Amino acid sequence: MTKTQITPTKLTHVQCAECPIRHRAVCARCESDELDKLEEIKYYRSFQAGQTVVWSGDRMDFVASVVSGIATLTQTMEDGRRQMVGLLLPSDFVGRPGRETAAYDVVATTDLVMCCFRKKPFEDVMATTPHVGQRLLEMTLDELDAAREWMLLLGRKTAREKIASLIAIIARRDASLRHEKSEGRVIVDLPLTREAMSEYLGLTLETVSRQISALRKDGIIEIEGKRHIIIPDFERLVEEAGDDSDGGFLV
Amino acid sequence: MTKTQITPTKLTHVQCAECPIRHRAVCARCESDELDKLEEIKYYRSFQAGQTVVWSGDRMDFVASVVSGIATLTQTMEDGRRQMVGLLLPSDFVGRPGRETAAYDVVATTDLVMCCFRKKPFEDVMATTPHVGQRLLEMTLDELDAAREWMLLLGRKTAREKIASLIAIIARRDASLRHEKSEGRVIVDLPLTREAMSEYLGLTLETVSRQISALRKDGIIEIEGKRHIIIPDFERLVEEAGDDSDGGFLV
DNA sequence: TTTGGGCATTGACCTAGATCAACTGCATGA
DNA sequence: TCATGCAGTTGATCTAGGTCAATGCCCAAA
Repeated sequence: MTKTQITPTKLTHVQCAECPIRHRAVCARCESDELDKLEEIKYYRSFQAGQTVVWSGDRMDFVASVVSGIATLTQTMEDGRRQMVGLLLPSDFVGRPGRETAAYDVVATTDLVMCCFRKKPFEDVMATTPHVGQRLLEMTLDELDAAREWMLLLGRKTAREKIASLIAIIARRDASLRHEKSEGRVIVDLPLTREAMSEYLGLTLETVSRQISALRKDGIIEIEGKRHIIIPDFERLVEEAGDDSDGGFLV
Repeated sequence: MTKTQITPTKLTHVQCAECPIRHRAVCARCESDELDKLEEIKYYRSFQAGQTVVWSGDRMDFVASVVSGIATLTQTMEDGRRQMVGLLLPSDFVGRPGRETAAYDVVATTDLVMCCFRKKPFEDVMATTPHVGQRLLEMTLDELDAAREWMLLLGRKTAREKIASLIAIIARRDASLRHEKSEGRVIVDLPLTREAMSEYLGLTLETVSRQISALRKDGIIEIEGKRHIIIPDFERLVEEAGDDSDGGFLV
């Protein structure tokens, strides 16, 4: 199991964190002159934890890729109810070619660095180099699958299943968060506060806290400090999550 | 009433129901030889109400467009809990270029006719005609937006708001369902059973039934028979839905 | 070394929606 | 004509998770 971390794919993934079309082992397909075009139009932006990158409805004239830190996509109702609809870890892409405005808030939940591309020139690159668009389509389809898995979670899972799912997903999602993995033992640092978790899961923060305590009492997880979680048996956690599929690529 | 249906956009929409890249007023961009390529590889399939078009996890070697009838995309857990994650009305597209297997069940909820394209040749067309891919990317981004709006509904809205949202969305979605519209008065035939609605909304069918009754008692809607709904004041319904945005394009 | 503020936990209680169950109204078909 | 059966409604009751409130913990600023 540990093996996966040092496969070429993972390496590629990590190496390419700054460029959206180099994501997830797509490098091999890129030719240097195409990359050059992207190099020319890219720039970096930093945000502090808590800062809002873009507000829902605002003009968003760039697409971007997370270099470091965590960002979230959040929907808000007038009365303040909030639902997180996306979680962006390093190397994840955000942006909507062909769209004027953002459809939801993009918030930095930790200090954040993004690699941005002004939208117009990026769209030009897309138009002239088909596989950039294809790659983007693939990524969007991935996100759509993830969103739909998440709909199952929001609509049908119990609070306990939701928490177990979230921990499992975060453990699976990003190599940098998975500190150890052997014999099913996994260690994760949650990158989210209890409140952020509750916004993600459609729960209150009290329920999140209670269910985490319950999973701890039942020996499914161990906790050190607030955020550092040891999963003694990953399979057992996955059972608690009630997952049908292996949840390969949630969010 | 019928007026909206004969605007150029609408006509395009309707005329193009059988071809995925002609959807939603995109025809203007298509050149005839590209369409010819698609003509060659297309074929039709019919399904009876209740039939499953594809099972989650099964091989899905085509992409398709709904010609008539209603299909739904549904996630299922081992213990039978079900969550609908997509609703396909005529002219909607389903399929995942670049994917081997279906990520969820596709079910015909009414008698259904689909216009299918074998996946491999369709992908070839995509590879050679960039704007087909671009169009598909746009559509996928629309779906993603819709899925994320839906996540807000599932995670944060009350039962009453969910029902009001669903009715509003169906009323907005498809011209063929909107029989009359003047002074905010709208008539809709729900294309779903109470059970299907409950699967969509993350509720039980009893709660759906109760909330529909409640909306009727409060004069938000009127009902004839089981499915025929009159909305005397569409704005009031939208208020009940708690929608922040104008909900332009929800699933 | 206090003080204050942000996170998290835990308890007591309450309510929206689930569950279980009875019943209606219609259509289908023997 | 009467069964059968499906879709929908409504009632009575139960409970998972929400709400409100108190408390603990840690760190950073005074």
